[in-house]
Amino acid sequence: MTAKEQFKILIERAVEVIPEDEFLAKIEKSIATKKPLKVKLGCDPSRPDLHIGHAVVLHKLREFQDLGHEAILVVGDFTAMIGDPSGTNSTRPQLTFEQTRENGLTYFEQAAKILDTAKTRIVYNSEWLGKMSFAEVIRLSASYTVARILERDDFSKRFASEQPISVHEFLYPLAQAMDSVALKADVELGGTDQKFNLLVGRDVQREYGIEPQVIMTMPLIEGTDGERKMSKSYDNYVGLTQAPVEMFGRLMSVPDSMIVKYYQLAAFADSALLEEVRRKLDSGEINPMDLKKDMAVRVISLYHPREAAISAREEFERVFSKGEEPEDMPTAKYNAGTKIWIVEILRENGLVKTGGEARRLITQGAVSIDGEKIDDDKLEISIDKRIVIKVGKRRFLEVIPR
RNA sequence: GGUGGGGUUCCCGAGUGGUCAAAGGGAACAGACUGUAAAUCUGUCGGCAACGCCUUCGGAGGUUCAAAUCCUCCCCCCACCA
Repeated sequence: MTAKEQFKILIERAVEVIPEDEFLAKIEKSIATKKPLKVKLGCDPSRPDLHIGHAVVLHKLREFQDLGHEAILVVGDFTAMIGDPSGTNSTRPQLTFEQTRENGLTYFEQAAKILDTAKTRIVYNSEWLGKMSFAEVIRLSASYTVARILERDDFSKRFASEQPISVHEFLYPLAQAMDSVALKADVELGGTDQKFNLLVGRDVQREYGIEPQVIMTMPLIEGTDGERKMSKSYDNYVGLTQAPVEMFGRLMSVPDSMIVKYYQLAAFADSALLEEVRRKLDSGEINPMDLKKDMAVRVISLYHPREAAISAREEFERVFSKGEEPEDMPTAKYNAGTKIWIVEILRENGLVKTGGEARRLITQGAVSIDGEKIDDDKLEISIDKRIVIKVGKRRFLEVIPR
């Protein structure tokens, strides 16, 4: 494959490639010298749960791998041990060495759903950052100025609004840049929110006499609420390791306005398919819900077998659209003839956390037995045949006499 | 080093002696509605076989018939000045 062809594939979906001409040159050189490009991606071991937002970047990394380049996952264990300074949640716990290793592995396992693990190099940045002397840290900090660090959006905002910024936060981008120096990275990938940090890497590499890396930023995907960026703390994420049915439900709750974006960034649809989706949406010839179902099946198929994705769809339609019983539900067995208080049975089987919740739900008409709503929170049921108890729309329990 | 402001129920945030299981918002859960687990509207939202009882307002003591509210000590955050 020619350099131009590679270039074209690799810049697809990227928001920015800085600078593009250097990128092309690096690819050409790589082909000429038969030396793969070192492509770096940092991962945060304090947040080991990956979602389809992370997948956007990981998928790009996979594309590099498929073209024969070297993927390097940098686990930021050293930086995580200091604690993350970036803003909102300062109470983030510092990790122990063991935790960083464990989380790094968890991260890797999940990333394995996308990456070619046999070809992925995984490194921990404590390997080099932990060995730096104070003199070296001073040298590193001398390579950048306060004014330039303040260019970063969140810093400048916080500075302007007189919010505190600790000195070690200034060192953060520099530490990340040091990773690029240590690895002699050719390309660093990241979300658009990483642009500043990635650029610092270029500058610092140059300072250390290393050919500067090219940076590539990938779009951030909005969460299932369609508004905020996807994040576990907003509970608007679709996790890579979630069960297909769970993923399907979450993907169905995405607003219609996000359908095309999800096709592109979550399902990695090619441009022909994207065009088709746009056309169908614009012409109104198809119910957007059907497109969303199709999108959801495509996304789930990336992480589970296709059959699982399809049965997730069927399950969803059965349970939520038609209100029927799901295929699998938790089962409780009681001795035949047992009399038991309804609140007790709900609590014992984990359908509710407390008796108060059970009473509330019953009063609100959320509990039904074999499809019939009950309203008496003192109800005793005698177990003499199989019954199905339903709480709300999604909690089911099958009760069987023994 | 000095001065001032704080730590409240899952989160944010009111509350300065009884009327406080504690306003309001968010999240969550439920109901209605719908093409969806979207949006919207409504309700619930510490625990308990429950018109009552028990536990909660950074921690430990104390004052009082009565404390989230007052006092003492301690822990932790934050801002401003230097």
